[in-house]
Amino acid sequence: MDPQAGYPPFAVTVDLVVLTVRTEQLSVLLIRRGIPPHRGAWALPGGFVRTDETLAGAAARELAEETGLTGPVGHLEQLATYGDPGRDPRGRVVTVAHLALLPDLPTPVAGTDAASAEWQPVDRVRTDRLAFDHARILADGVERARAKLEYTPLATAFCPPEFTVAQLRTVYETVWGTRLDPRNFHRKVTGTPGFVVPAGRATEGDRGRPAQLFRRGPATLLYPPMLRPTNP
Amino acid sequence: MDPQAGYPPFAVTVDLVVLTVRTEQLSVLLIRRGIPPHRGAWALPGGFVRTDETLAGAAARELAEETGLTGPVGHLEQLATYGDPGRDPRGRVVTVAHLALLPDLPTPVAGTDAASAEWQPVDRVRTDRLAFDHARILADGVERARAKLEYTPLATAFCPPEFTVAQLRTVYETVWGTRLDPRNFHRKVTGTPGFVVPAGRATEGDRGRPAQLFRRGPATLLYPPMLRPTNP
DNA sequence: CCCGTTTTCGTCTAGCCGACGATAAACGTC
DNA sequence: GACGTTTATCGTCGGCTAGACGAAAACGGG
Repeated sequence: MDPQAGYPPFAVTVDLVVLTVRTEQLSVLLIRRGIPPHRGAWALPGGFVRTDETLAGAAARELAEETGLTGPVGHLEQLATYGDPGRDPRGRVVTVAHLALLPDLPTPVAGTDAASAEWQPVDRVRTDRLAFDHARILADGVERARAKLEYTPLATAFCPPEFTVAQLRTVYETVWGTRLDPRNFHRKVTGTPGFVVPAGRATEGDRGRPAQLFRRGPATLLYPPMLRPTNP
Repeated sequence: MDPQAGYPPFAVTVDLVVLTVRTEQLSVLLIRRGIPPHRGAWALPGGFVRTDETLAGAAARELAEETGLTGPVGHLEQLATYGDPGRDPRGRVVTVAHLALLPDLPTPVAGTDAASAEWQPVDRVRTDRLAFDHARILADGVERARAKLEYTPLATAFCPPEFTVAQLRTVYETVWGTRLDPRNFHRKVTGTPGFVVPAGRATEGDRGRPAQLFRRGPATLLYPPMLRPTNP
């Protein structure tokens, strides 16, 4: 793809909106940039796509580099692509943003880059100080996650392999910022076919009645959907 | 963005899935390629993104070139990005696919390119003969359109500025491939706040009782959504 | 053993959805 | 102009679901 052929050359990157639920807050993984441009500013993790790599492969590689995750844990999907001229002072850079949903990992975020990385609650991020157009990408990712909880079983991606209904409810409450009735939530979750399947075991040692453990079910779409409460 | 800097060079294109409802069928705009690669094969309209052009701008420009449309008619949104190595024999090409929904235009498709263009019903497209990975892009676009009719007022994008409830129902029936009860549909559409607003006038000259004309309402999301009937 | 906590199961009611009857308002034909 | 046809619009009815909430079950701690 020679520029002389009349096709303007672009650089292509992947950026990641990595979300998790920890300490009762929806949080995003941010890194502090160690090199220009925007040196010292917070930014979404990401990097350039290599020559013989798929976009999803590049996103998975970046995710593994930033979190140390190897296996197929959590969820990763393409979010949207951003390519306004001038969004990167280095030249014409198009970024394919991806959205990752992960359980609360005990693994500390060990960035292989020299830059430091940390979880920040999404409603406390200084969006006006994020590098590039990452504030918009973050907003789009959070909105996508909120919407997808309604009609897909993706809330389970925020949970460990085995989880209780209460843990799942906490995910919904945290991501949506609302309170849900435990009894109605329990009925909906266990009544939606394919959402969760019983693991057979139960919790022990916690306060209150032990809770049944579940695993993610085979469903890919929820019928009926989990609707967030309307405002009035 | 010099390749010597370590950033592999890409070409970036936009491809369009242009859908309309005509002759009771959901149809897509396809062009016959006049130049290699895939010369003579059917393909989605598209082209290279220029150096100082946004992605949405490039998509709008291509749409205007292929359909002759100038003003803000119909709907245009980003669909997804496809960039597998090897998807284009010319080199590493990443394409940002867009989805366009248009009313049935009396305007004949006057391609400014030398290639011929025509509307083809989506369920009669020979997907195995589509150029590049356009079969998958087309499938993704159709599925996105079908899903978005449920919870957004985007069905109005398939209609002229003023339309009847029956025309809107035909859109749903055509895109989903189902039959809907005219009475229940009428109740849902007129009962969903912001979906449609009366235009004050009515049709005349058609068979049967004249129908009230409506315009697209201000709503951007439908509460409650229009659910497609479940299979049983 | 009593109590607080949490899970899980039922109950009740308002509202929505699908099925369908009934009425309104045009047209074409005779 | 009466009449059948066609289409739009309004109502009604029964089942289902969601939200509000009571109650029982199953733990740990004093």
